[in-house]
Amino acid sequence: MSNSTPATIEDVARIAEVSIATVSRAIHTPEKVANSTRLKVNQAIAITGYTTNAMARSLRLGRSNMILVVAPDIGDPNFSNILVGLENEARSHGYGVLIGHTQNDPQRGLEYLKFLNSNQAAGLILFTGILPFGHQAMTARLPPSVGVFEPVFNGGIPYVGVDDIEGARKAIDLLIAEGHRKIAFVGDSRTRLAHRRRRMGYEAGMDAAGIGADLRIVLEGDGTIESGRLAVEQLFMRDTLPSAFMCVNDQTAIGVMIGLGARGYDVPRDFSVTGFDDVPQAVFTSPALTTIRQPRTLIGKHAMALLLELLSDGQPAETEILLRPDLVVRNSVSAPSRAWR
Amino acid sequence: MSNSTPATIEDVARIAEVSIATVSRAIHTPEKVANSTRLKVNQAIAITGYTTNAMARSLRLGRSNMILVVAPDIGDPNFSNILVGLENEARSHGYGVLIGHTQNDPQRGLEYLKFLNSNQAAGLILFTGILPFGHQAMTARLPPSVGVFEPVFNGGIPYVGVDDIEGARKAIDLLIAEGHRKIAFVGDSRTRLAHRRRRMGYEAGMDAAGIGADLRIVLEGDGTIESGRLAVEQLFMRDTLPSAFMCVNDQTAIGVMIGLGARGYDVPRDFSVTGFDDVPQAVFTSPALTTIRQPRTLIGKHAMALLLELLSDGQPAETEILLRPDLVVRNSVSAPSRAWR
DNA sequence: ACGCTCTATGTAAAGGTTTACATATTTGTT
DNA sequence: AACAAATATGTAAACCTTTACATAGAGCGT
Repeated sequence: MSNSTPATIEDVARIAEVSIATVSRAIHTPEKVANSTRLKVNQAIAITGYTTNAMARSLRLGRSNMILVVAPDIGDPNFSNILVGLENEARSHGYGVLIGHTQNDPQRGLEYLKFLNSNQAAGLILFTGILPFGHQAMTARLPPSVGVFEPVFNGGIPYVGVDDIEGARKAIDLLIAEGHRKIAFVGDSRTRLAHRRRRMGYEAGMDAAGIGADLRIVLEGDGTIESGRLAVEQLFMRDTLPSAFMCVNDQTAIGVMIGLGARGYDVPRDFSVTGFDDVPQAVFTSPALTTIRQPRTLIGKHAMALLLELLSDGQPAETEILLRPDLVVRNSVSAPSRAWR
Repeated sequence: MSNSTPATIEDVARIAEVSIATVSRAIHTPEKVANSTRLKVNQAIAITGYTTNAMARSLRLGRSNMILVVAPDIGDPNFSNILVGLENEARSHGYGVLIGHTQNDPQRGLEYLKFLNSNQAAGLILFTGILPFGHQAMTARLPPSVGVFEPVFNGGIPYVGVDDIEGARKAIDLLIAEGHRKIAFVGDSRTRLAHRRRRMGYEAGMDAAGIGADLRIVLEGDGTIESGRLAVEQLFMRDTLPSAFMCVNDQTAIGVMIGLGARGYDVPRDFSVTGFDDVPQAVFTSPALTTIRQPRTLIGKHAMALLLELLSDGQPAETEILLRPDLVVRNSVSAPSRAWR
């Protein structure tokens, strides 16, 4: 039972008194096997504790049962819930999930490319909008792939994301509805589509409310807590303060609140702040952050479903799936302070 | 070059005008191949873009080049840095890392057991102290394994962790040095050795300072932010307040600070708080949390090194590696307020 | 010039699986 | 009752690699 060497299909065949072909069929295409035989095989499998040797199977089939997920940083608070969605969907279709993270290091990216080339993954889920593999990727044979959050640069790869423009609209509309007019947007200057789209949502909302360029302030950070804090400092230097900050993501918003707190201001009494993403900490900031929720588990589920479709059909049903982000109202937004009214 | 089907060792052999055996040797044992031949082979490899088919190699060798890492929750802020250490070490020895998370679901654990049984991983890194596989694991053939943070229940598996007792001592000693006497320990009642050891450190520190049982308060939570908040509430109910809270981990400490803040108290003026782990957020709480740092990347590095040793030697050099945790002083600790002096 | 050792290379088997094809058995049709 | 068709099973090849063993050639001491 707990032998030193694992049972093979031959062991099962011997005990069930059939050929190995029949065992294989009993497992994968049971309808092609007589009931009585299937029973014998199942018993033999139970006795031996047989599990298919995945290496041999993948070798024979020419493809593995693993999906590679590459993210720039798996510590990203956005990541883990998406992964849950990805994994559940994959597992329920007999696939396993392999996680890689590049830390934005091209060298690491290359290692994953080699990994893919050695046929160890049947498909690829890419978190970065940019293929992390440098230009080699252009010529390389990539397996069926799906992007998460944004399209992959060389096109042809479908992706699943969130409607960032709509999400940003929900944030800006809330601020405007509360009575804010002079609203700063603290952005992320890295070239990610999601960030640009959030900015577009901001502009569109301001447009719709008829708020002119003179009341708009746009600051570019890099999406970190520190860059949020810095944005606030800049504004105090320039002495052109808005009554509200709409931030490109929660990290930035946290930084903004820290910066405001350090200067002795109270959120939301003195300034309102919104984030984007609804990372787990957003509940625990003080005040709790009003933000836009990404349906993370759902994103993962859809991305994997799309990939599995690709793996079986070869053709993507859709090339873009945008999910609806929701406004989560907590305590970082209120009407502007009297100074503004 | 970017053909539809990847190059095999035979393609290389044909172009280099040698046998496939020579190609294999040129790759894995170059010293056994004549210089001129090696050159030809390398050129052929460059031309074809050949990469070893990992499935075939693993099948032939009887072991894969992947290490499975199983954690209860990869979203745990402690996890990602350890993973960096694990990955770097593995990669530099030609191994890849596969990540699994069980979410404490026995069903998931079983899936990973099946995965291991199908020979898809050469080794196992286990984050939970308890084998997540239920009792089947007792009889199952597990590959060489290493635990992280604490020993695996059925013994015989070496592990890498941190000296929790020493770490806890550093926290409690700091509080005592600041002048605190009545110090509450907010623990985690789940049966993890690390938690028990932190409590032991607390008791040892109180003993060493000659502080009697009447000044000790021990509360059991479950390591979450919410349980920290609840602990504070309980204390206010009972009306037996300490001047400082030593928390079993950072999450709990954050909860304690939130609870204290909600009641209008200031940390560290009214109460001091310490955490354990130094999770990334600890810098951004207000006040920034004084805590005990786990050398996470190092833990990962050591754990993987130990596993690789196991894989080659078969014998563990050591069965327990405990790293030294460091005190990180930030702003959540000060001398007790006047009421206590 | 002979035989011995050493080095470089080739041949072929093995690893566990899936599946096309061949064969044997059963069922159904007339 | 005979034959065709359908069903069930077996045989053997293929997937790609590594490596034990065989072989051939070179170098060297006598």
